[in-house]
Amino acid sequence: MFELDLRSRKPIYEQLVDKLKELIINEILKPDEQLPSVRTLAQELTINPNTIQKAYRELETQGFIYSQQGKGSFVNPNNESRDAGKVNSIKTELEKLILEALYLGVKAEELIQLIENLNASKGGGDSND
Amino acid sequence: MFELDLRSRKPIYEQLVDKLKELIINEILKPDEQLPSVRTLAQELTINPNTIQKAYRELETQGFIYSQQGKGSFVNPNNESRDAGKVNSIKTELEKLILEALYLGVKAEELIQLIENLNASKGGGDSND
DNA sequence: CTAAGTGTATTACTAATCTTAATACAGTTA
DNA sequence: TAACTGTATTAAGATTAGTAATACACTTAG
Repeated sequence: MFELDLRSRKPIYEQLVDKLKELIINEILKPDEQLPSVRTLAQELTINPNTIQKAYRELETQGFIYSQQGKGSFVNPNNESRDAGKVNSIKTELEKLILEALYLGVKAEELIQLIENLNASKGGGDSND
Repeated sequence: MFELDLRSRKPIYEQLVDKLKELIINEILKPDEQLPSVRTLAQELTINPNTIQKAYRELETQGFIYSQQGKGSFVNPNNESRDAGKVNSIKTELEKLILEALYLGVKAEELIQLIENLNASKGGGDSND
C-alpha cells in the first residue's frame, strides 16, 4: 500500500501522513472508507504500531480522518465549512511561497496556470506525480 | 530590528531566516545592502553569534544573501535565472498546498485572486501581514 | 461472557536537533 | 597594527523527536 524510506531524514510518520493525505485528497480513499488498523498496517510495513498511530492522530488533528475506539479509523467526509482555521493557515503558507516564487522570477500567469491545471484534474481520479 | 520568540518551538535561527527572507523579498533590504554583522546582531538580540551565523549560512544556501570573509554579508541581487532547482521545489510545495486548499473548498478563483494581489503589490514596498 | 479485533495512553530509551560557549583562524580596512 | 568582518571547531547542556514495549478501553462476532 505504501512505500516508505526508512533511511530518509523525513520521519516515517510524516511520510505516512503525506501519503495518506494525498490518497484522501485525490479521493482514492473514499469518504468514510476504513483505513487499515494501526496493527495491520504496522505489520505490513514492519514498523511499530505507535508510529502508525502517531500518523493517524496527526491526520485526525488535521481533520482528514476520524477514529473510533474499538471500531477503526475512517476517512473524514469533507464538509467544506468546518475548516476555517485550517484554510487560513494554508493561505498564509501559500502567500509565503507565492511571494518567493514571484521573487525568483516565476510569472504570475504561470502560477495561475498551475492552479487551473490542478483544479481541472480535481475529482478526475488519480494523478501522476 | 527583529522580534524573536525565544520560547517558541520554532528554532531561533529559523525565525531569523524567515524574517530576513521576508525583508529581502519585500525589498526592504535592497540588493547588495549589508546585513548587520553576526556579532552586532547577536548582541542586539542577546543571543549567541553562532545562532546568527547559522541563519546567515542557511540564507546563503538558499541564495538570498552572499557573504565575504572580512567584509560582511549582503543581500544577493536576484538574477532570475540561477534558481531552477529552487523554483521546482517551490512549485512542488505549492502544488501540495493548492490541492489541499481546493479539497477544503477554496475556489480556484480565490486562489488566483490571491496571486494577482500579491503580484500587484510586488515591488510596491511593504506588506501588512 | 469470551475472544479477537479496534483505537488510546503511558512510559521509557535512543537519537537528533538546538543553543550556547569558548576559541581559533582568515580576510578586509583604516 | 588594530579593529572590524565571516568562518570553523569542539564541547556541553537542554530540549525535542522518533521509536518501542506494554497496558488499557471500547466494539463486534460468536
